[in-house]
Amino acid sequence: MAATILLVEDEPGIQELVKFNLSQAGHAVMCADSAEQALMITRETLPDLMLLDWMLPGMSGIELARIFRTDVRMKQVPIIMLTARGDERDKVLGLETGADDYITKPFSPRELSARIKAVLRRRAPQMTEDRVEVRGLSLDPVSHRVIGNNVALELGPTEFRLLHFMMTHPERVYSRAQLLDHVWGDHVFVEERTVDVHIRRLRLALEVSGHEDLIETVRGAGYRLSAQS
Amino acid sequence: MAATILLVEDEPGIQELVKFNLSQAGHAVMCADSAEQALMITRETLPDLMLLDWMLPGMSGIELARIFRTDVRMKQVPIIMLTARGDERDKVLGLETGADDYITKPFSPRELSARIKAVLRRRAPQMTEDRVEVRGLSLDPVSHRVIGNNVALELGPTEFRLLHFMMTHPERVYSRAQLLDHVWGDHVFVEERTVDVHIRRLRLALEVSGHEDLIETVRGAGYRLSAQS
DNA sequence: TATCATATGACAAGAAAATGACAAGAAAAT
DNA sequence: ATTTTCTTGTCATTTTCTTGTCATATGATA
Repeated sequence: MAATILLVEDEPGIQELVKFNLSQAGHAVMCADSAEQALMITRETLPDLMLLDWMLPGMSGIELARIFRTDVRMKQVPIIMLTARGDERDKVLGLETGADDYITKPFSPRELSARIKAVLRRRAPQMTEDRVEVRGLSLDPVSHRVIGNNVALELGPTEFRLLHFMMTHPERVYSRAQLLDHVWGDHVFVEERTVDVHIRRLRLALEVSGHEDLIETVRGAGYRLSAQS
Repeated sequence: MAATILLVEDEPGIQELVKFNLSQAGHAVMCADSAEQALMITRETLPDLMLLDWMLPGMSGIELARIFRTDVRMKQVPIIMLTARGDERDKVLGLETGADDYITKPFSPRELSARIKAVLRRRAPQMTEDRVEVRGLSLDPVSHRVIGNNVALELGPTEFRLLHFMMTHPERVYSRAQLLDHVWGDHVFVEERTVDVHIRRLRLALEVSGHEDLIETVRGAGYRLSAQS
């Protein structure tokens, strides 16, 4: 659960403290002591989450949050507000600007990291939930099941993703590099030949219901899932 | 069928009336007289359902609904719109925004509670008092009993809730994070691995009647209750 | 045939899940 | 109020499953 966190806090003491705790928890921390600086930093690297103090010199935390929420690029960065105890009433009002959660100072490291975890956890992207079906082979992302001719097939996580991708993009050749990008993710360093191995594993799994010929090898180009019999 | 319901309604008379009826029906009611206040309340406790007046001072009901639907955390809270007498345009718009149902004022307490029940049944079946049965295992929320093949099973509170949730949402994989949100509650901070432990405890309890294989592990994805034999 | 691309089998490192044990806390009983 | 019994969340450990890579076999192509 290591994330890049942007901490916006003007008080040096608290900044240090929080920074220490977050680092301890394995996060990469970037610090800013003003909203303006936060914006600059954000231009460079988009954080996975922002911890934002309410009271800041210059532009207030609320204003910064509002800017974040209107900007396409930063719109989806979760924000946790840090508010001082006491004047919760006003501050809570500001939460409608789109903070995901808030913590009142003082807070324990434990609570902080728990909230961070909870907020991050909800931001997990979910893929399409539509069931795909090709030549008697059906894959259901919701139940995470693959059934070929009424036989349940067993495939590992990677094979599942691979099949899902190919079933949703049939009749089209994908090079190993493209498959790596789409199925593994584009910043993964993996040998291209590895794709071969997974294709084989996938075919092996599909053999149970006789769907192994669904995936065709296109020599010199890559692989293709063919819908025609 | 006790649910936590957030009522957003600016007119004091109606607010009181509805509040009374809902409490009568055994629900926990939270009231807000503006969209802004509703958002504040929601930060604290996520309701099981929101009753939302169309016309509100400040931010309108529609806008609030829209915010709910884009927020990861509130996305799944069912919304019932309260609209003044049947303007079809409103209805359509309301439903498009993601309301689950709408009621036109004036409405009878009877109708209100019927619709609430219907919506909950659809969106949050584990909130209802209906008995669930899967492959010879039956769970009755009313008597708080679980019986598998005529054998009474003993399970702790958390295991009971976990099983109830999974039985009302079969054939669907839930990640640990999702299970935490649905079974533990969304403001609870617990390690994801804890889910594993409770799944194990649940399986252990189900072993007595041989239903332990009902709960399947989907590696890399989460857990699933399988309805098929 | 010589060469290149793909298939296949094996394997070790690593990730994910299952399991057992434990202490703090809540609830119930006294 | 105190003791006893359960429940819960977390950790450390073990077990099981995945995955990327390599070496080698097989097959296509020129």
